[in-house]
Amino acid sequence: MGKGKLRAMSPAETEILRLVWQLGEATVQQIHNALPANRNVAYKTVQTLLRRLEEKGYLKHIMEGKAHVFRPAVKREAVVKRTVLDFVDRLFGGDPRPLMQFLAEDGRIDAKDIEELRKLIDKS
Amino acid sequence: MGKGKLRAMSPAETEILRLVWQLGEATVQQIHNALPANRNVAYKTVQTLLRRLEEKGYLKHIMEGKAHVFRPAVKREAVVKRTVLDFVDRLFGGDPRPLMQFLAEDGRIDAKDIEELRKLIDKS
DNA sequence: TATCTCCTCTTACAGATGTCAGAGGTTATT
DNA sequence: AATAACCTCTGACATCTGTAAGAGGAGATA
Repeated sequence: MGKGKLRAMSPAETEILRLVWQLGEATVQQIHNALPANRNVAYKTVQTLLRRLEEKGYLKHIMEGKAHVFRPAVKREAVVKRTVLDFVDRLFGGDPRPLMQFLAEDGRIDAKDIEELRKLIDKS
Repeated sequence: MGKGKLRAMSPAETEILRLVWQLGEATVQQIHNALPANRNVAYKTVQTLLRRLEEKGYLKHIMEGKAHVFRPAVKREAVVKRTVLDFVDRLFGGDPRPLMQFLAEDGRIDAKDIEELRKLIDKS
């Protein structure tokens, strides 16, 4: 079924794709506005990144009025999975525990988050 | 104190750096051998990646016999921190919970791991 | 000593990335 | 109608990346 070997996204592209997921669908403008304030990048740049994401197969677009509206073309779950596993492989040799550990030690996740996780796991 | 704005490592470089951390110190040969079997890459390529990591400031080397022995030049903790946070920012907008959730749902971490995490957090 | 065997040092090179700019169309304003 | 405001479509371009090859030195071996 076309397991769809998409070319990997670059870091800059990843951020843009995340915003499309978050907004559901979006124009160049909307993505440009949605970028974190510290991220200073031109409209044209966003346009290029969206185009490349489409070339790579992550997005598709329709014309709406005079602007393109971009939407995801592949399931977020699948992309996240591939991306996270690749990341964990490279930085931790495939073992996710040092990652979790870092997040916990650095105060990125707290007891409540852990509780949620436990529930999630118990469910299976 | 030179907070050391190192240029980011590329994915391929990241994997190599991880192996240096893992081995403590290593020659090109050792890294080459330590690479996962599925990762098929020439000795020369490993050499290039190690050199680039050194140029970027992540490694230093000494001559031992006729070969270079590479060692980390910056603290692993610091590099991991920067790398993980950047990753979480780009893919999840800074919220690490979807990441943990993915790892749990995908069976990458189990109840025991969660327990460890809880202990880790309780300690603080 | 001639030749392998390892290594380093230098160089290559196509394709990916990050960042845009210019040309030119369409709609809203003067 | 002329102008401004938005957009897309193409093209640029310096770097960075992934992946190595070639030249040449030093120690081991035939």
